[in-house]
Amino acid sequence: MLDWYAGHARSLPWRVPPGGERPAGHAYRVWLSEVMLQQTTVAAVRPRWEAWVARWPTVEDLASASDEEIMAAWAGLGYYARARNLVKAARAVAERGGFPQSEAGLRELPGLGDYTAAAIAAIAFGEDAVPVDANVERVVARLFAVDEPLPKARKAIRAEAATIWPEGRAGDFVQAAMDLGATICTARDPKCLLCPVREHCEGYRTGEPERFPVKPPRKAKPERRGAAFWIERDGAVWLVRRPETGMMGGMRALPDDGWTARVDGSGEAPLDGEWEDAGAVTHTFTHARLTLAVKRHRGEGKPSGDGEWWLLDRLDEAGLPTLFAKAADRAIA
DNA sequence: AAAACGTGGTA
DNA sequence: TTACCAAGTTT
Repeated sequence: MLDWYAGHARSLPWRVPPGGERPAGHAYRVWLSEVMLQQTTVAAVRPRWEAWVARWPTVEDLASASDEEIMAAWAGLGYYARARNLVKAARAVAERGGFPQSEAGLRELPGLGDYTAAAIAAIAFGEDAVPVDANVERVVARLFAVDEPLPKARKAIRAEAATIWPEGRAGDFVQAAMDLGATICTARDPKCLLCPVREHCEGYRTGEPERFPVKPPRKAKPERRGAAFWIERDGAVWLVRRPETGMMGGMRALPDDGWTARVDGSGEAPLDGEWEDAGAVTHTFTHARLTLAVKRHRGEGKPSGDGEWWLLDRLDEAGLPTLFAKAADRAIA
């Protein structure tokens, strides 16, 4: 694996080449990449990571930024709890004068679970940690032909992973396993003929490596309906901030009718008067599918409650989550 | 322990 | 179009 990695490592902006020296501030860059990459593809992360480190080159810079700026900068990346935790973690790190250097210390920071703490410990600090992400999980499940279905199999997979982890090379090894998982040992249509560890792979021997890891069937997504309200006056639109908890918590948004993933909206508008029908947008979340009607108001009156008039010329800077960016496009069209 | 939590890409 | 998948964490 390590030999293969030396010749096949992907070139990624947050990564030090195999065997390379770690520069000062590396932990910040690795941490940011790991958090952005949680349930998110490399293709989506790469440009956002570049822009982020250009704007906030160090963890201290990030700790000094406002919540509002940071949440807006995360817009479109999804799983917004990551951004809320990122702010808290950055401030905790700046306060204590640097990142904790151990897996256990890192695990205490908000937003760092078992995987991410282990990954940073291994990649940024050279600790002998065993980070098990979806790639490692898949590679190991195939190597050992683990028949037990997820998530029950996690314990066994973690234990098998530990048996093949090389001492002193955990950082390179986990990155090798992730590159192997991303390019060769892929979820669908694995390229076993190119695999450097094929001879050791029990899954390959079964003839059906793609069967591993065994996954349970998914549940159906509920269909939800709701409405969002576009209130426009003199080249500005009324935006609100969503509550800290729940979907898209802490993000700027259009006012809505109270829909959630569990319940349809009331249809009730935040303002009396004439509402135009601006059509609808559909959006699929992890756990629900939403059809959002967009209603437009260009009359008189100010909506009740907190909010702000946002200039339409600068709407792209508002940091709207994708759902509301779609709704805005619909309202403007 | 199961469910909540976004989004974009691919087949 | 539907279904699945992607460097998971929190409650």
